This record gives sequence, C-alpha cells and structure tokens, in this order.
Amino acid sequence: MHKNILEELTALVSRALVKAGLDKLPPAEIIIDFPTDNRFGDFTTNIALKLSKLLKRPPREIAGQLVEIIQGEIPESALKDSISQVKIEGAGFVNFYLEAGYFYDQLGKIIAQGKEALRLDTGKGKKVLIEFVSANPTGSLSVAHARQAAVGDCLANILEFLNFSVQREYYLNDEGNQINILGKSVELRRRELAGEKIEFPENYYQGDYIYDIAKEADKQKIKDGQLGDFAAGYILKIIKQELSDFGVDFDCWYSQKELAKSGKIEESFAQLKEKGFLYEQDGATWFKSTAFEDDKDRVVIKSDGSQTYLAPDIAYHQDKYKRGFSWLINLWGPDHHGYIGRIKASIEAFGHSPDSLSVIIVQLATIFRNGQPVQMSTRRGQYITLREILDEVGADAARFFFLMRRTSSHLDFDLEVAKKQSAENPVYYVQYAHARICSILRSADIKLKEELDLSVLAEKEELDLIKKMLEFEAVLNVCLVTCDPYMITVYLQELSESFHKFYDLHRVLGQGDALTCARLELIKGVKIVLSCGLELLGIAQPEKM
RNA sequence: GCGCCUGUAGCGCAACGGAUAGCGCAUCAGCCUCCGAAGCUGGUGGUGCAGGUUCAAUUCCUGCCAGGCGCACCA
Repeated sequence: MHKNILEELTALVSRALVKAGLDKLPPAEIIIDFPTDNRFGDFTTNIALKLSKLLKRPPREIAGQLVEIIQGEIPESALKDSISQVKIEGAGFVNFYLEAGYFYDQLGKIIAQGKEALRLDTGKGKKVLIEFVSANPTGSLSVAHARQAAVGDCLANILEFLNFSVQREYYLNDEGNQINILGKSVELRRRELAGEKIEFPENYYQGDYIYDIAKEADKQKIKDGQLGDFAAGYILKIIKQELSDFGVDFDCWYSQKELAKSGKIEESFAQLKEKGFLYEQDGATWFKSTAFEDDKDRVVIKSDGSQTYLAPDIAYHQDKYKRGFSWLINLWGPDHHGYIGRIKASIEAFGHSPDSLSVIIVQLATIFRNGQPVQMSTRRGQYITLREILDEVGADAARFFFLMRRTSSHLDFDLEVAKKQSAENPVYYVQYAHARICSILRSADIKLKEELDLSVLAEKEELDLIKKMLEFEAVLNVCLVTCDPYMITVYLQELSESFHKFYDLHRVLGQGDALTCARLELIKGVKIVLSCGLELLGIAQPEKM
C-alpha cells in the first residue's frame, strides 16, 4: 500500500518524462489532480499541455509518448496493482484510472486507523505563531472579531493536524491612549452615578457597560488613576469568557504593557538606528520603511515624545522571531491592510524574509436579520456582539457561517437563517448526515463472524462516496496553501451530499451479512471523515439531533 | 484621488488556470407499509462591460462600470 498516491503518481510521471527526454519543466510543474468530473478517471495531469508550447509539438502527441512509457513503467512501480488504465483524453490530458481494490484498501485504512489515517506530516513540527483577534480590551467583541476568531482558530486546528507546532496568540493592547480614555469614561460615569452633572465627550466609550464597570469600581474603591487598568482587566475577563464559549482558547495573551516594560522597544530601535533605518525629521523619529517597498516612511516617535502604535509593534514582531517561530501568521481586519507594508518592512529591516509573515485580511461580516442589514456604530457602543450571536444562534452555527465564505470575501450572516433547522442552513445538512450514520449504526444489531470483504461495494454511489472521502487530504492542502479554512465547509457539504445520495438508493441493513457488513464499514468511514472535518471547524458532531 | 475586497440563474453562493460552470432558497413535477423526508430525483434559469496573456480564462493582467471598506505624528 502507498502512503500517498499523489506522490507516487508524480514520481511515475517524472520518471517517464526523464525517460522520454522531456524533463524540460521544473519538477514542481508536474501536477497530479482530481479531475473535474470522475468520468475523466480518478487522477489527471495536464503535463502534456504544459509541454506543448515548449516543445512545439501537439499535446496529444506528447501525451501519447508519455502514456506508452508510463505503461511500461507500471509493472515495476509500487502502483502496479492499483492502476487499471492510463488514457489520453480531451485536449491532451493524461488520465489515470484506478482499480477498485485501491479504494477498498484506502477505506480499510481509514476504518482501521481512524482519523490518524487522514493526517499528513506537512508541517514536520515547524513552529508557527498565529496571532488573531487582538481586540483592545475596551468593549465586547464585535462581529468582525468573531469572524477572525473562527477563522484563526480553525486555521490553527488545520495546521496542528498537518503537524505544525502551533501557538495561538492574542496581542493585548493594555495600555496607551484607548485605555486612558476608557479609564476617564468610567471615571465620568462614576461621578454621574454619584449624582454629579457631567458632560460626556463624544470620543469616550458610550456603551452602557461603562456604568457596570463604574459601579464595580466604586464597590471596590478603585482610585481614579487606576480606573483604566481596572476597566481593561474587567473587560478582558469578559472577552476571555466570550472566546472560550465560542470554543476559542489562546495559548498566550501577549501584554503590550509588559513589552513596554521589558525594554525590547528601545532595544529594537537601537538596532534599527545602527542599521540606518531610523532618522529624525520635524521633531519626530521616522522608520525608513520605504527602503522596503512601503509607500512612505512612518513615524515611530511623535514630536511630543510619545510612541505611535507602530513602535511596540515592530518590537513585538521582532520578539516573535526571537521566541523561535519561523512562520508568523497575522489575522487583521480590512482597516489594517495599509499596515502590511510597514510591518513587513520592519521584519525585513531585521533580516527576516517578508514571506515568513503571512498577513491574512479577514473581510467584514454584515449581520442581517430577516434580510435586513443591522446597522452598527462602534463609536456609539451600538453593535452586535459575539455574545449576542452566541446567545442567538449558538457556537456551532456561528462558526460554520463565519467559515463558509472565502476569508477575503465579505460575508452576509443572516441570524434568522442561522437559527433555522432546515436545509437552508448548511451546518445542519452536514450534522444531519453524521447523525443519520450514527442512527444506522445504533440500529445495526450485527455480530458477524464472516470475513469482511469490502469489494462487494460495487455500486456507483458506494465508489463515489469512497472517492469523495479520499479527497479530504487534498482539501487540507488547499487550506494550507491558501491559509484559508473555508474549503473544508464546502467539502463537508459535498461529502454529506454523496452520503445522502447513497443512503437514498441503497439500504445498509438487512442486505445479507456480507453486504450489510461492508456497508456498515463504509458509513463508519464516512463518519470518521465527517467527524474529523467538523472537529477541525470546531463544530459538534452530534449522534442525535 | 489612492489602496483593499466583491460582481456567476430572481436571491444567497461554489468551481487549486482545465474537459458538459455546480449547490441551496424560490418555483413546477415526483419519492416514506422499508436504516432519521433536517433527506433524495427531475424541470425552469448563467459568468457586469471592453481588451490582453494562454493550447485552455468565472479564475491571471489592463481599462471601464457598479457595490462595500479603508486611507492619521489614532489604536
């Protein structure tokens, strides 16, 4: 049995190319793929089409030469029992048709090993730090944070599954201007509660939660000067609880205050200065980010002597590398996209490759209720919070909805649809397939002694289902390459569909021992893959609904 | 003005540059004496506009049109 059919086929094609003297393309150009439709075989490669221009020969002629050599190679290869046919089809595609036995072997492996059979060692233990949410502790988490939380956590799950060593981190903005304003907001509200007439500035935090904090601060007799820290601590506790209820747990809460105290900011400035990337102008200190493809240089110390937000951020990213991470992933809101250039510039200034930092811009989600967008204003403290979404639709539906569009796309999230327990709601479609399988397994009262023979699974729907299961690892790879978990949600709906189709046409129970037994194993396999995918999404795998 | 994201069926969306562009809702017609009908089958309906690259473009590039968001010595 082969660990990975894609690698084996790639190797086979590669050898054939060498033998034919046609190895003119870099090895990475050999791509073995799932065909768009399974009437074109089980795997396909477009290599002949790619070579056509280079060799100035018709693609089908090249394909013919390759197929001939490949057919000669097969008896010597590890795939000799698996490949049934290699054919040229269409414009010059080389399509591989596999023996059914291959699929039975793979199914058997999944049943025997469970989800471990689906695991890949792509990461080889590489240390990756994924930073996400990182909202200021000045109010409840918004919808935007909620989507980032879902995407970040799920991406981290996938990377862990692919054997990366992942740390989830939340950068905590626990000092600075916003915290000062937060403290003053609480101070004013406290005086108001004490009966004093106050003017509440527009740029202060308007939400009602400030009153709650003011009451608590009063009870604990917190001094005015401490209110910022007190309020931030109070809110942070709420944020942690919200995230935890959403199924998102961070390994590290990185405090900006601690960073400032550590002297690391000054240290990074000293290094930048030494390298000649800092200069003074108009009374401010500037980082020469234009040396690295930023639009303009950026102020790090303002003319009044205080630091901009960029100052600790430069040191923070530098510190990520110092802690041993070789791949940094940051999830930011779309309002931060202009920030990418300067942060990449800073890591380059310290000699790191800009490619070692992946910045993922998570586009906004618009909340709808019955088809009408819900208006939001953060400034006035009027926005839908993660807490409200959790209370209204639950963590499972919320996570699935946040993940089911490409991360770079806007997302419409209708609370009423997410609440519906019907086909309109894809999360139930997938969970229903899982529950249905569990139900059949519960009804199956069979203790068969007969040898299990999966080869009785010869129906089209049975083979389609097995093939769909085997696509799972390719889906994980797409998630890795695109740094986007959403493809899993698409895949799980497809796998569920294959299962429902099978279920509708073929009965599992009461089909005679041999067939029933094999079909039970088949649906056990589907359950393993569904369950694995749902687990990566952070969504429950219900046995009953 | 500049930058980012998005234009696919009446609506919401899918398609790693690949072969006959898929799915849900809506709508029309069917499928439960039988493992869960929260399911399945069939019908209707199609890539914003104009160029370019490619053997091949919904996908990549340029321009235009339309929508969303962002453009601080704020964080």
